[in-house]
Amino acid sequence: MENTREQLLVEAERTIRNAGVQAVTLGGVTRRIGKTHGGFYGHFLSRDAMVEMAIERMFKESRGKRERDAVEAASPAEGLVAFVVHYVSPEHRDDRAAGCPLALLAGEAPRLSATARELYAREARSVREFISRPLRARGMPVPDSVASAMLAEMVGAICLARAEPNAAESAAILAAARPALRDLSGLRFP
Amino acid sequence: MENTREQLLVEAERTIRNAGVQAVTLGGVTRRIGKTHGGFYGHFLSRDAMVEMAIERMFKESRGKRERDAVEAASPAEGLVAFVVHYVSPEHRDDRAAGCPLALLAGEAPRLSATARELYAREARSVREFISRPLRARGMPVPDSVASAMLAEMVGAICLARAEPNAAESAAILAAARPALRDLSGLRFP
DNA sequence: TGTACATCAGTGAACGCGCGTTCACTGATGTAC
DNA sequence: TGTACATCAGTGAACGCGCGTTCACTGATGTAC
Repeated sequence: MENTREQLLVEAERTIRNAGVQAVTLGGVTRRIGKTHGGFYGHFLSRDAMVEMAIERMFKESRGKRERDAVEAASPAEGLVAFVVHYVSPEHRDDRAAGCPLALLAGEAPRLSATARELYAREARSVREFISRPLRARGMPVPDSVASAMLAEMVGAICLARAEPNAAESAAILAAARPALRDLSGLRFP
Repeated sequence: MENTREQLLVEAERTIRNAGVQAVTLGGVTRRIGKTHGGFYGHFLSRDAMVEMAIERMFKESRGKRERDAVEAASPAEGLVAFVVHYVSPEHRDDRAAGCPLALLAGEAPRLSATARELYAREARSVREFISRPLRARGMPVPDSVASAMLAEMVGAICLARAEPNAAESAAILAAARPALRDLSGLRFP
């Protein structure tokens, strides 16, 4: 069944998001979808191949969501503001299941396979373009540079907020990122 | 010998810095200092205890280096500028052996032990204070918030630069962080 | 409609390996006399 | 100065476990006649 393969990928992705790449084990993933580990190699060449495809899936979903939200936005600038404001929100911090893979994999990326690193880099480029486009349209002088700095601020803030055990301090990290992103982008923030 | 214990901690720290916490194995660490794994428990209660102490060591070193550099600086503001400029430099990106633990552990922090997370949080607080002090002295309105945003920018930039396989793009990420940090801090950058 | 057979996703036992941990032992060192 | 003994850091074999991977087998399903 093609369905089993899909279930394995979904479960592998969930494991990566919640516990990191090294937490993906054949026994764990197959057990959690209600199967035994023996049949695994009917679906993938190896554990690493599944991990790579699960990472590819993560990025594809993230990009799809970003594009869908962009279509719904009243304007590119408003779409960007909504994206940025949600990115540094407590909801995004707590939502590992649908959160941005760039932040979730930030620490592990240097140790991923070359293919996975390429996927990571491509996604990062895609997000930077998504940010810079409205900035360029508004006549900002160096939109690429600003977009890069904004992405760094967003990824850094969400990573640090996730690391912080104290709830109030964690919220403060996210709250501090907002005015910084407003100033960097020159956009009106709600 | 107390020296062996120290060697184990140094080697464990190096492993964490270069390959992450899960890469610390008793066999590997003891072999690399030229010993066998059997004697390990004469020095530590468990692998996890050693990992925790190695992480504590990382933070202690980082703090010590920061304070030593601060003493040498001509003024607090100049010390801060030097710190920030070095943080987002290619040298710091490539120097995992002495690099900032906040960036190195950013991805793993949420999965560390409660004690290690506390150490992480304390170090983050210490760095934020180190940044905010000169800003407050110069009369900046919300120095804590700005310091938090600057740390997020620095950690995010270095993590993304390390993840990026393309050298030119990686350098561009760091280069873009500098003017953003200049604008956020209101300081003169070289 | 009923029987015989092919297909193939999934099962479960087995493999070699490295892990963290334990423990009886070794052998160099320093002290006591 | 030389011998007997205590100390104790380090050794190496062993343990149970979970890992990724392999493979002979099962059993439900669909097709052929």
